[in-house]
Amino acid sequence: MDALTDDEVDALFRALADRTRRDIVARVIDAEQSVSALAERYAMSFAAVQKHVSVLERASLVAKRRRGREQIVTADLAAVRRARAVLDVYEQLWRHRAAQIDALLAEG
Amino acid sequence: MDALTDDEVDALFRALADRTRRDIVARVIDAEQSVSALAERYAMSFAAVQKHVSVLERASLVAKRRRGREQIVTADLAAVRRARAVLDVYEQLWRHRAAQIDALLAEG
DNA sequence: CTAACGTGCAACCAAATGGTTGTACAAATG
DNA sequence: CATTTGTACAACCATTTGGTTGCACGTTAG
Repeated sequence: MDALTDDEVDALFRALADRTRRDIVARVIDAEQSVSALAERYAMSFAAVQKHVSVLERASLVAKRRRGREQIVTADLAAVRRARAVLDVYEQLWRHRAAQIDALLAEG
Repeated sequence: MDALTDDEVDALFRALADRTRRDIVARVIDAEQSVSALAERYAMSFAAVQKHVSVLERASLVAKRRRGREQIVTADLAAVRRARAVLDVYEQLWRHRAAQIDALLAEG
């Protein structure tokens, strides 16, 4: 569980901060599919979807695998879990602070 | 647990997609503090930090409370948990797909 | 009262984002 | 072979983002 760099966390959350990209992630979790198959589902150009997939790829949320002339997009849930781990740190900080407050109250 | 709108999820993840804002969240979880106290910690203008706090506020990750001339920034962990819940949906989809594959294999 | 402090906000700027169209090329199809 | 399909990539554009400075205004301290 090597720590993520700030850049990697930036890329992760930025990739998740777009509804089209979140939808793409959901779709490829459900069933891996080509970029063009994905593009058919959205009211935007193929190139736009291609860019979204590229953003997801740089965030490691998806990977691409070539199959003939198609590029198959697959989900990588490890990145989702890394994002969750970042949020869990906040939860930990929260509990730590709560514990400190309790300690202070008990002491006083 | 009313469902979040796409806009709200967008705002949540976008707010988290910046290291300064993530650091601000961590700091105010540890101890609530004024905007100017926060601003002292960063190599940028007060106005810049003010804007970051504003982004976090619109994402409900923090709240501001006035104390005299100061504006005290406090963490709202509920938003962190909402973000986690979004990620959990992906995990659920993943398990659902895995279960489907298992069922297919068992059937065959 | 005067000065300093903390904030709010507007104007401005460079860079990134999310979209477009057009071109090029490799792979599959007829 | 010629055509269609799927992809890659560049150029371009409008909007958003992340920063700046400057100014106004209420609040606290001397």
